[in-house]
Amino acid sequence: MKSVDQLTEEFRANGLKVTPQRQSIFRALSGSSVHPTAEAVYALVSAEMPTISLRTVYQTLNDLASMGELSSLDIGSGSTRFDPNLEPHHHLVCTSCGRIDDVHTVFPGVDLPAASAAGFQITATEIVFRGRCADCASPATRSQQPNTGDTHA
Amino acid sequence: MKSVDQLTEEFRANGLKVTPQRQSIFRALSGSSVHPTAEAVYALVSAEMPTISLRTVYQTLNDLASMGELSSLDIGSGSTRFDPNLEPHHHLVCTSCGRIDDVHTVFPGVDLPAASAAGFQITATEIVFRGRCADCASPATRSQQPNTGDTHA
DNA sequence: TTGTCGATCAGCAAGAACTGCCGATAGAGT
DNA sequence: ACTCTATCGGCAGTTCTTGCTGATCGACAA
Repeated sequence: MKSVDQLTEEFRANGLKVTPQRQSIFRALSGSSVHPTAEAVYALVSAEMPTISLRTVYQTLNDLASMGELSSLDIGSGSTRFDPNLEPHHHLVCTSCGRIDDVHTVFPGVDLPAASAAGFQITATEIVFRGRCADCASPATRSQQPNTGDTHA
Repeated sequence: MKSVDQLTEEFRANGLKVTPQRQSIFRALSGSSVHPTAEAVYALVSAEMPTISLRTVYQTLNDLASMGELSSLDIGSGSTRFDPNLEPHHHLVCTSCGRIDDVHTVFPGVDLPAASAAGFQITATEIVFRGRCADCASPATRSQQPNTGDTHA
């Protein structure tokens, strides 16, 4: 995703103010390529700004998403995850702990023949690989509980 | 999906009773290859059995899913959809009206290189094509509202 | 520097989708 | 015929997300 400075510019250009809360959310997102839930972002930001409300986090996340600086994923885990990675890519989801990895492999063959498209105008192709991640698949007893969004990508 | 008779056998084999409610749900599902929500199944079954409870529909749908006679889809539309089609296939989702079509095309190239799998043991690969269906894309003003589960597949 | 208007806050509630609980009754299968 | 399961109504709880309100804070422009 873009840098904090770029996001600052972009918010101003859209007439949105760049508040400390929003800056903190920007930093939380631009750090690494995770796929946090809103709650996870809230937890991160709360550490340095304890009075921020969950409401504000949702608000800013949605602002970012509608500006196209973020995409939201729904991979069936109940809660929406936010993906700061703007490049086209796919996902690898652990069915056991909920961890999500990015897959940057390009699959050239995945185009729908016109015959199958039935008049659809396709705008996006998402591939989700599901399985068990190394931690969950290993015999050693590790974290088997669904985590809360800090996916190690 | 299997025939109503086969499902009846299978339920009995699992020690589950074949009640009129369940039979009606079987019929509602085995008709065509739609991807109904639980509410949609409820609506269908209610037509011929007005006293059935939504609770029972969820129950039976989950029974079928855990017996592997049905798979549940979460395409980010809020509610779970149930897919009676057991063959491996992919989906075409209209971002405008929520319609879901099946895609039976096989994509041979879609295997994740070991390098990208990061220790994941992949058990399923789902491809979702998103776009606008013919009805929603056409200039003529048609149904633009999200429908309730009666996807024409 | 000052003023304005947007952002944030707390806190509560609603909404959707789904599941749990209960006692009572109907009915499937043996 | 009998037993045990399924279903019923009906309500409440859960989780995730958004709406509302009025007051205050502060970013940004004049």
